[in-house]
Amino acid sequence: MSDNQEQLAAIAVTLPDGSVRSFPSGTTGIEVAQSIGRKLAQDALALKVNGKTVDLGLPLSADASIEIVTFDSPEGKDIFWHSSSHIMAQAIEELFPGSRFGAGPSIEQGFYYDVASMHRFREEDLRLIEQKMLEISKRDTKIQREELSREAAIEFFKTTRQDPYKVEILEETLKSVETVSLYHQEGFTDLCTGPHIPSTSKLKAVLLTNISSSYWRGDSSRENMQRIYGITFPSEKMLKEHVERLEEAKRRDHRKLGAELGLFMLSPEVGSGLPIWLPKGAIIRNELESFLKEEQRKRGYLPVYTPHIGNIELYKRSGHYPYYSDSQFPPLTYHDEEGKQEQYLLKPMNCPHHHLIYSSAMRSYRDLPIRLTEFGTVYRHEQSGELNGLVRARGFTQDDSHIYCRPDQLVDEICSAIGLTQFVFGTLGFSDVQTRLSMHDPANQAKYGGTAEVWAQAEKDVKEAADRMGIDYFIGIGEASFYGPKIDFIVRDALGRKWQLGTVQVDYVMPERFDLTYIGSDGQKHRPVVIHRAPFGSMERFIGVLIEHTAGNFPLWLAPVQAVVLPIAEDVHEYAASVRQALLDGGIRVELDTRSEKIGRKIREAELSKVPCMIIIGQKEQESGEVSLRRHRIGDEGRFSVSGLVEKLRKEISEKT
RNA sequence: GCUGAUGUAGCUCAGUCGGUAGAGCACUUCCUUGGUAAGGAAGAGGUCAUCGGUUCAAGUCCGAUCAUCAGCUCCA
Repeated sequence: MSDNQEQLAAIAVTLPDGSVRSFPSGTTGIEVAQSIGRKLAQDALALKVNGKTVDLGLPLSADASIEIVTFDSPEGKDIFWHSSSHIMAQAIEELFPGSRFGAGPSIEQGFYYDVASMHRFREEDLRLIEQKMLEISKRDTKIQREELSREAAIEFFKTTRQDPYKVEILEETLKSVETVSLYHQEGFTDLCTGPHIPSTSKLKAVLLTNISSSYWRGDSSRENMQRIYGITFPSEKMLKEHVERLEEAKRRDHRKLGAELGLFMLSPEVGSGLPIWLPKGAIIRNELESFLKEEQRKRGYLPVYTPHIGNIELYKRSGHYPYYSDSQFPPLTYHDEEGKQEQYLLKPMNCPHHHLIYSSAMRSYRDLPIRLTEFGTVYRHEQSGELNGLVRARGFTQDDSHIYCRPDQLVDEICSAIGLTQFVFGTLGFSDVQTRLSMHDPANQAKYGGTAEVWAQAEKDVKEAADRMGIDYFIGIGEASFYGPKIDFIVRDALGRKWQLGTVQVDYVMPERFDLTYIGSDGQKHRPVVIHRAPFGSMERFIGVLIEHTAGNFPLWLAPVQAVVLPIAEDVHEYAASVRQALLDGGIRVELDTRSEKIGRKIREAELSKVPCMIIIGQKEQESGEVSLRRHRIGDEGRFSVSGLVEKLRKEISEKT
């Protein structure tokens, strides 16, 4: 086809608003954007043609529905940050010649690039690299795509670029691909499917955040690389907003708030990863435990208690010991007078104890389901670098239950466990919850117990229950536990990191290992199925995430101090004390502030300590026998009679709003 | 566990070239008795994470350990 013919042919381009425009064939994305508006052309980063993102410079040769991709969309951010990682690599190459590049993707909040370099990167280097990136942006370098055969690309990276990492990707990951694409920007070239932003000049603001190490291809037996993280924006203002968001997240950090509000502490004298609940934190935990106990009582759960340690044989039998011996505290070894040795494990999970309770009596099919429940404290020796306040600890308490049921009851029981978890999350205001069906990885059979048939059945049951409950889930291959698939409820913390809280797990393996049985209607022995479930997951982790979620502004029913009585002057102290007593009698956690400070000061301090209700008392209140209520973060709510206030607060507490 | 960073008063942080430790807030006492986010004054508060080394002299330089932070890896 000659150029001339191309010019003559017209194509119909459908825009997102449904309008159709005609363009000569060969029109590029940027030209379409320019025809719509100057601002859009300026913001345009890439083009989406029939749902597929492509470079802005790609000529359109057929009718298509298109969309101009800008930074506002998730695809736009992805492309922008991916391109930024290339620009960072170019900057690093210019500053530190000889550096080689591994993987450099965009991530949820920015990008990183894994670098192999003789130079050991330091904090100061990041500032230099940032400057260089902005300099490259000012050069307004065009980013150009080139397609070529895999062989030619291998040759290019072997000779011109001398980059063994890209060669390895081409020879292994891409071995069945014939044509690959390269992106050139001045002297720097990267292997990449793209698309990319048209020019380095789109990048206006850059912040390189940290340096860490990674393994080439995520394999701990391969070489270490230096991973540099960063984030970039098409304007300075957006970077500023991003930094402000980070600072806000820092203020919400449960480790910071936990110390400020006196909720919990960690001490090297006790041991790292072993949180200690302070009185105020213990109130929150206690309220949550009481709440769940009550819900479970309504749902037919039977509370039990089991010891904190167990004979190691128990865990060998369950299979936990061989599967997870590296993440357990070493066994306690005990020798009796005759030299006989016994070993005990700090319990890493509660299930084996519960299974023994099940099998301590003969069970009839009429008895099932049996739902044993316990707030069971477990100890796991997590790697030191993993520890993180309450959300990743070495000693923590699971709201653990094991439901023993007949196969015909299983899906119903999974559904009701999901229902309970949803109720708990709903009550605590977690709306942004992701649900993952955690399935096994068939390629890694050694990681799991049980037969293929059992796994197929269990995964089918889990999926059926999730579908019946109308859950919007995604599948996580390889995320199952060794004994069965799970439904995991995942919530983000203030910094956007994801944590698994609630979980519902199906288990056909333990009933075999512990030879659990019930007598069926046919008079024969049958195998029950076990469901492991924990709506909170771990009290520590849940409360850690809850602190960040609420920024320490707990709902009234959970607040460690629900109200503080603030007398304005000494002449009303006596009345204030009687108000405090009335609130105490009403079951409200209340304090009285009789310091000789001005009311403004008392209010400020109550606000900062996030007490939900301030009860302000002066002459006027004393004369009328009333109180003034001021709400945390809201302000004055007017006067109430003492009994009316108690009533109001009690109602709010019982409704858990 | 790995890579990097950090560790000074209860908290947030200064501390220059190595020369006997500083601020604000909080705390204690006194004055002040007030109306919805900081009244005033004075005082007390430190084995500079721990251990070792270099030096006439170490918060400061070097090493180890512990803890914390970010990420990696792992995660019942």
